[in-house]
Amino acid sequence: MTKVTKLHSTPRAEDTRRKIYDSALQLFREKGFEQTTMRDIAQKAGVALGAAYYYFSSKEAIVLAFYDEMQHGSHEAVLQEMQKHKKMKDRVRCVLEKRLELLEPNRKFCDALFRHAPDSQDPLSPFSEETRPIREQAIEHLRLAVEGGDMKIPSDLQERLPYLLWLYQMALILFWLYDRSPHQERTRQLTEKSLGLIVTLIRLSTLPLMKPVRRTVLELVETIAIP
Amino acid sequence: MTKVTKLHSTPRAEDTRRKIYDSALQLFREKGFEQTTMRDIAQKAGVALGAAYYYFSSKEAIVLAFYDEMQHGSHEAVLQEMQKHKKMKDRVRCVLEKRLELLEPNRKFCDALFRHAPDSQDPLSPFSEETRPIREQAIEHLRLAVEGGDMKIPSDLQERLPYLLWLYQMALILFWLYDRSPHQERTRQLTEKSLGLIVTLIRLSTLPLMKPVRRTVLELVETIAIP
DNA sequence: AATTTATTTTGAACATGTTCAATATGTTGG
DNA sequence: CCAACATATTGAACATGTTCAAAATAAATT
Repeated sequence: MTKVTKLHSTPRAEDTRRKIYDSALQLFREKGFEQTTMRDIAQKAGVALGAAYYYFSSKEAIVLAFYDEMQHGSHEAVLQEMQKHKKMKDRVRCVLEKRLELLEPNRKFCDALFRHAPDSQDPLSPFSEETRPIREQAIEHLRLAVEGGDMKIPSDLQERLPYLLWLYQMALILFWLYDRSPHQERTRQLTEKSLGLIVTLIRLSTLPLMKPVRRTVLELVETIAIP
Repeated sequence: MTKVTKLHSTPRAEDTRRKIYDSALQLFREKGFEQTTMRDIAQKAGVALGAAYYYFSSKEAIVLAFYDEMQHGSHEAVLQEMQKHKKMKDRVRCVLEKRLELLEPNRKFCDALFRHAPDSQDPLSPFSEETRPIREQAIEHLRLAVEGGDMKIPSDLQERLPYLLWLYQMALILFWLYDRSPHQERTRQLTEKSLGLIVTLIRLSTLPLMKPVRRTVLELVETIAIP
């Protein structure tokens, strides 16, 4: 009879994992992802090199764990903050701002997350099967932002809009990552302007004139949707 | 008196460089970028490992050399093909199709080009200072496609449209890179649909109603433009 | 031709992500 | 408490991108 055993779930294991995870993030924040070696991490955590790989399948998996924790840890806070607003624009802005706010202290190593983005086969890609749960919760936030808002969304657009906004959020994060302007001022500019544009475009999309455009956009979204 | 010496420019050097370059591309095509080691490349080229680094500053630099060669090598062909068309849509399609056609046999390793895209400090990023010449020629192609076309472009948009189309092209290539559909059918779909959409949007942008939208878009483009 | 300088080539050495067999430590059923 | 199993830890070994000082070769100068 095989016993189902959860690995890494004993108190001691949990503790070791935490030590490794915390050491890693601290070093990543100080020196960046590339400049931090797995040996650095193990040493700081006071364990052998191999231990790091017992708990994390790779160096980048540590960053993914961070992203996962951030995504799930922010769930309540985002919902709460969002409730304060009625307008869809403000609600979406909430989601976007909260994300950047959480990423802020970790700006130095988050680029590692996008390193493998172009390969959807890579488990660490934001588009991969493995990162689906993270992605879906992020999309869920945006769905709530849209549905709880005051805006009338054409029904055929309603379904896919959250996914589109997620793509938009990813693009913003990417831009933010290498925004070299002081305090990432340009990202804030870009966010405001693009957010306004999106709202305007959705408004315009209700015009009869725009029917064919909306149809094309929707077909397009189906083409790029992740099954 | 210092003598200006061009490195790697003697016939022998040129020959060695070529051997390394050709071996590398062949291996990349067969096994992909990751699966090919610098030792493989050196061995196939019949030189020592160090020689590869004498001619290419890194493994990825070989891919960049390929991209550069492709970009410059295709210049005439693109211009010629483009002349056959009057409509802007067809002319832009020419540019897009030619690019994908040239990338096609090298699909297996081109993803390496985007690996470092998120870091504009990285010399190999498509947005870096180092890759500026390649980028600018690509943008130039799109400028010619637009200007030689039959379409009336609002003057304030004219200036930045080629850059926008270049961003669009980059996104398409990215999509194409991990399009797993047979013969990358979805990329072709996406290209047609999005191209149609772009043309429609430009048309619509001439409407007086769209004046404020166009202004926002242009401000937005200024924000994301590479200086 | 001999000497000096410039270029090209070499391969050993290094750094670092990763694997894995061995060992230690803890847990459990008898 | 003991054996047997499960879990956790170790560190040496490996693969591979990269560096670099030394050696080989070619070119230029005297």
